[in-house]
Amino acid sequence: MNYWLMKSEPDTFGINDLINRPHQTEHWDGVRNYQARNMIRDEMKLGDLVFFYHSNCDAPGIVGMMEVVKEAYPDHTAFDPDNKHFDPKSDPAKPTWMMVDVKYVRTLARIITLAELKGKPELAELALVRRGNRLSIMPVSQQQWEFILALE
DNA sequence: GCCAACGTTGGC
DNA sequence: GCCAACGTTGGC
Repeated sequence: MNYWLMKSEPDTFGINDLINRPHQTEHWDGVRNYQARNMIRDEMKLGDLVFFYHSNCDAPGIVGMMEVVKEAYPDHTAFDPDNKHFDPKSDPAKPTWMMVDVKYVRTLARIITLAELKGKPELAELALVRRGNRLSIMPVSQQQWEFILALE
């Protein structure tokens, strides 16, 4: 089983929005970065656990946990001219962008903030805390996952 | 709101 | 294939 971290802006789609979806499940659309796409397409598997990270907000940090409940399939928002993430170059016959479905697992007892994570030597290799990192989806090792949860 | 860092685009 | 310009991300 693999572990992941995915970012979302709470003003757009926060963890409470996921809770309020039918079956507490939603497709994770809008990823338009090839490196992130490759991870979605090739590596995210049913049952993988994912940290829900709130970005671009007052207190950026990990707020909860979710589970992959459907593996990669075409991100239909890329074909919708009215969608913010429309990509005119993506051919529906050969989709460029993929997404998975995720289901809410639980909210953490507290927000584990980016500021806190940055100070931990155990997390020095975590992409999130590395300089200039902008990936919206990144792998988390089992050791990193357990270390972070122990901070809760 | 600022701006550093990064990915993508497109001229050449 | 190089690289400058541009747009976006996202912390602060």
